[in-house]
Amino acid sequence: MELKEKQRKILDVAVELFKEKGYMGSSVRDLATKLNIKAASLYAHIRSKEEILEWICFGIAQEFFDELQEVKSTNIPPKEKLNLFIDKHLSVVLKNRDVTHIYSNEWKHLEERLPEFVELRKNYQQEVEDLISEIYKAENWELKSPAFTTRFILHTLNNSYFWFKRNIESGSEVTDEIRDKVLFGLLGNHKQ
Amino acid sequence: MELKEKQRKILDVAVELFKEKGYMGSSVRDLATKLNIKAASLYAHIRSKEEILEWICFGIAQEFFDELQEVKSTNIPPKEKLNLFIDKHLSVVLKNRDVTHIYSNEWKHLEERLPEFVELRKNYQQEVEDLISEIYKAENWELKSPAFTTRFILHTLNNSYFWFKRNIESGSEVTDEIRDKVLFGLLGNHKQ
DNA sequence: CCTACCGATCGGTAGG
DNA sequence: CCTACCGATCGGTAGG
Repeated sequence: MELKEKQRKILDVAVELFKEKGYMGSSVRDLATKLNIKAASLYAHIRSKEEILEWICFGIAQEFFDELQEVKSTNIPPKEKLNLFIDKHLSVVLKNRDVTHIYSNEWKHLEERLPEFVELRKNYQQEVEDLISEIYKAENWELKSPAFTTRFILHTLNNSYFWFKRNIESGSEVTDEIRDKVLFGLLGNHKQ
Repeated sequence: MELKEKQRKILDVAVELFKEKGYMGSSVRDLATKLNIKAASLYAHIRSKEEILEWICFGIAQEFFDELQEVKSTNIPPKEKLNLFIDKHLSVVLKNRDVTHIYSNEWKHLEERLPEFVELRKNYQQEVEDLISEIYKAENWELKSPAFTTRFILHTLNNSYFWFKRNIESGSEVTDEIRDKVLFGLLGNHKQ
């Protein structure tokens, strides 16, 4: 998936548009207007509207995969591994807020490559679940429902940008606060 | 907002449809087909497609408000109040999964009553924030960012149905697991 | 509840 | 990159 310069520009503008109006609420005419061209001219650069959604969903999915491989191949104690995964995942999410939002909420409008996407995401969740299980096992923690816990972690991280207002500090302060909430919840800090 | 029997039926079928295809991805013809009538016949019961979305968004918003008032007017210790709020809110969410999903993700497609909805939700969040602040203060807990914490709680509760598979047990086991995660996070149980 | 129909807009193609 | 245009579908109305 190598994008040419113009395609990247289209992608960037589309991300903004899809975030604001949703994929189904955005027309190719809306997109073209934002790019100061006519709708028909878009088709010199894209096969279809859906292709842009594919760029978004599969692109960020790849980033999540790469980041996971890095974490898995690092040789550190299990508990630090959980921290590293959260930090790295959060970093990708916070650098790609709008893309992550579309990945999370608009994937169902993929058609041609929908089965492929669902399979990809299933594999990713399984790999994260393996990592989590491994960590819990090494730490001798009880893991009631690995799948449940995995979904909780991923969903919480993927939607963390939601808790901020418009003007967001991208600093590590934010990451710390989120990691704290995920790991220790509301009362964890106070040791109940 | 008193709905007639037929309107309730339309609402129920629309909730299913909007959940599956999204509001913008659902046509009034899709909806009519599911109801075994013609699209034009719908308009004997509804003013517009948007009105159905209004029923969904404002209806569940009202339930959230009612539940919050109940919690506020109950005379119990602060910590139990937090628990009660989580339980009650979760109970409304789990009884109205699809409606909550639409409320959370499709509200932006309201047009006529969009400003009213945004205002309503802002007020609700403020009231929850007041409750949280009061509880933290009474318990002498540190509350770094009340708004942040409030959004974390609401978002986590509103999306809790996400962590389950298709076949969901509606028992209190689920509620317990979620409250545990929200209050204590991943590691809270282990007291780190 | 239906048939018949409206103007507007949709994603996309042809041809330059 | 444009103009010109396509068939399909959109939300909705008229009139019964």
